[in-house]
Amino acid sequence: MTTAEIRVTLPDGSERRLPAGSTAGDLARAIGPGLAKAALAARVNGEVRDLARPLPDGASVAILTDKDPAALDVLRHSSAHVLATAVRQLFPHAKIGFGPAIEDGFYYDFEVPRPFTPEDLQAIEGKMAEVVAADHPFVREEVDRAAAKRRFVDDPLKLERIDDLASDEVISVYTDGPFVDLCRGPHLPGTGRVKHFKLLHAAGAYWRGDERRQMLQRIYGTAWFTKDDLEGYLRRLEEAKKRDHRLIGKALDLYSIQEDVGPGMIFWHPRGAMLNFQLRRFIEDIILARGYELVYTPHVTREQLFRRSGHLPLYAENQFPAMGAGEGEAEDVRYRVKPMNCPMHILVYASQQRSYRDLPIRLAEIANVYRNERSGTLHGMLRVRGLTMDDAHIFLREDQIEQEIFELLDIVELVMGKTFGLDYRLDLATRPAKKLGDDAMWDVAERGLEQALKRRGASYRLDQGGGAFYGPKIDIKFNDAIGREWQGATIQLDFQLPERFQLEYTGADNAPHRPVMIHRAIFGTIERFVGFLIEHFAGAFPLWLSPEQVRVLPIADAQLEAARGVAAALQAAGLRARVDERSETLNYRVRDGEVMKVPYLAVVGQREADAGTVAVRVRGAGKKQVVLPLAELVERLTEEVRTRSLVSSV
RNA sequence: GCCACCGUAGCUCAGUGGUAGAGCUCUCGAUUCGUAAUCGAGUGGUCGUCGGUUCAAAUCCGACCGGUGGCUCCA
Repeated sequence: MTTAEIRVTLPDGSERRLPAGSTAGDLARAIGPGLAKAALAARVNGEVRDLARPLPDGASVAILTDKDPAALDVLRHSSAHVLATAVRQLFPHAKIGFGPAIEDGFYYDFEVPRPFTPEDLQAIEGKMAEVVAADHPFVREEVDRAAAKRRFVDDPLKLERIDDLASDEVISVYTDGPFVDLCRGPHLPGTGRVKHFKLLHAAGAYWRGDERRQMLQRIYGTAWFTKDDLEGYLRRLEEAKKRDHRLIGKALDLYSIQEDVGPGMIFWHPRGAMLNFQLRRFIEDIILARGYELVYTPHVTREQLFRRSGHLPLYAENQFPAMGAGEGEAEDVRYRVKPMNCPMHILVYASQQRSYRDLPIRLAEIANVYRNERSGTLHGMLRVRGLTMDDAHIFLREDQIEQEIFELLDIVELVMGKTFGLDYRLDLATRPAKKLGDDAMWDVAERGLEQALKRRGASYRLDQGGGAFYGPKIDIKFNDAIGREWQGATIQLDFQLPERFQLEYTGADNAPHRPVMIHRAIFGTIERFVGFLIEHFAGAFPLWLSPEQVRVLPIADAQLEAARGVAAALQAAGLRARVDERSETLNYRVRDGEVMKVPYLAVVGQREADAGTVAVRVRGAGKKQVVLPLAELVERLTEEVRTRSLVSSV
């Protein structure tokens, strides 16, 4: 039998015949010179591969150009190799780790005697340009294990990786000019295709992400197909910096962190405190209307409570150390600040006998808890040690799980989607390998979560094995305006704590039963949520949230009394308004109001004072003002607040 | 916690071995102004802390505290 020809199917469904042994690159050339020039890689039977690899007979093949998102990953991975090529030339003794493509860029890990300096990065970037100019082809070879080990005899990290490869795995190495790497690929045809890149920063990173292993030096970079894309990306990074809640938080006097008190502890200044207060009111109104009951519980407890809950051995690392026994107390009575509220709420549940008719019982508390987070993880308001959870624990029967989750998802949508207009994603995290409780229980729980998600028509990502050891959960993640992902709300089922605390309710059969418990937070924590909102709105909060809603500006002192009257009328309607009485020019005061992101500046000159109107300047709208009778302004703004509108009503 | 970098007035920053600076903020005075910074004057810092080197340290070295970017961990 001769196999002089192979047939492949193109994305448009057409078939092409090629000589046996033809590569994807050959196919591109056969189709046309334009495509041959633009071709970067190929998708063969769904898998992205090098152009230089021979095509199997009967394959469906798509030639990838820079228009294809998958090609970006190939570019970035190849950029990582270019980086390593350059580093090896400048630092011949650098041991190489991993160098993958990541979102928006790539990195490569090196083991070097001393960390890279900013000057090193510059030199490396220069050397990379030479590697690109040389346009070394990326050459793939498949080798056996022994050959691979010989190739990387001087690279212990690669040797370790080889040892971890499954016995049936194909081992491939890629060469570009002087550099050889153990790598699955795929790559661009040559280093010359890496044109628009920039090294961003260097940082330490544990080998294989394991903090017990040595720390490697990681270099991060970004790479794009066009100059515009690269510049656009760098511009976005700059924009992101301007939205940083730590900068805006300072500029708008929202909060501070004081070294005297300690890292990760938020001081809510009056303006920030108003955001906090409004969010509390908002969420409390919502949950009180949905059958929740508020509780308040102590911040400090005998240590034994967390021993019983099982937290202490596991969670001690994240708890502040115990406080000693008080005067006259037994030596062994030690106290802990609480890092979470669940055991407290459980004690409220357990304080009396419960009937199946009472369930679900929903105990909510917006509570401050303290967690001794590792110092390196702290980050503005987004990661703190003193945190305010909008916490609740729901005690319910197994048959109520689906409906309760359904209602929780409804609250999430009401808050995140309807009120703030946020895009968020749902992750369903299922049973991990190390788990407590029998499979039947997990089946019920996971099915309940899944059914609820389906019933809501919500799209969600399955995080197989990502659940907590005590139960599956739904995590709500959202992207901020600049694309970073955060975890906010979380809905966790728990079979463990009811067990440990021997919780019971009396069923219709007059026998004791064990309830299931749901831990849930909608904002997650007020700190993180406010930090996120600051960045999302870049400090320009919707009216209902704005710490200062209206600033009244008399044009001159002659209108001071009229301005005070306007402010008083607004205040009487429940709006947060004040008069800027400073003896500064109008320009100065307008600028200050804009800089402070006050939604409305109500200018009162003689014309307005005489007519009983105000000239309203809308935040961000520039000179374009709207003159309204005072009563109408009050009406519009109170309505804007009532509806929690995201757009101006003026 | 680990790696690197950073820490000067309330804020943003200049000052690299020889007597601590600017702008803004704040206070006072003048100005009373029609939509993004009016003019003048003044207050304000043992240069993160402690120790070391030096005739001399904001500047060089060390430790600690705090911050930034990553890693690990996580709401």
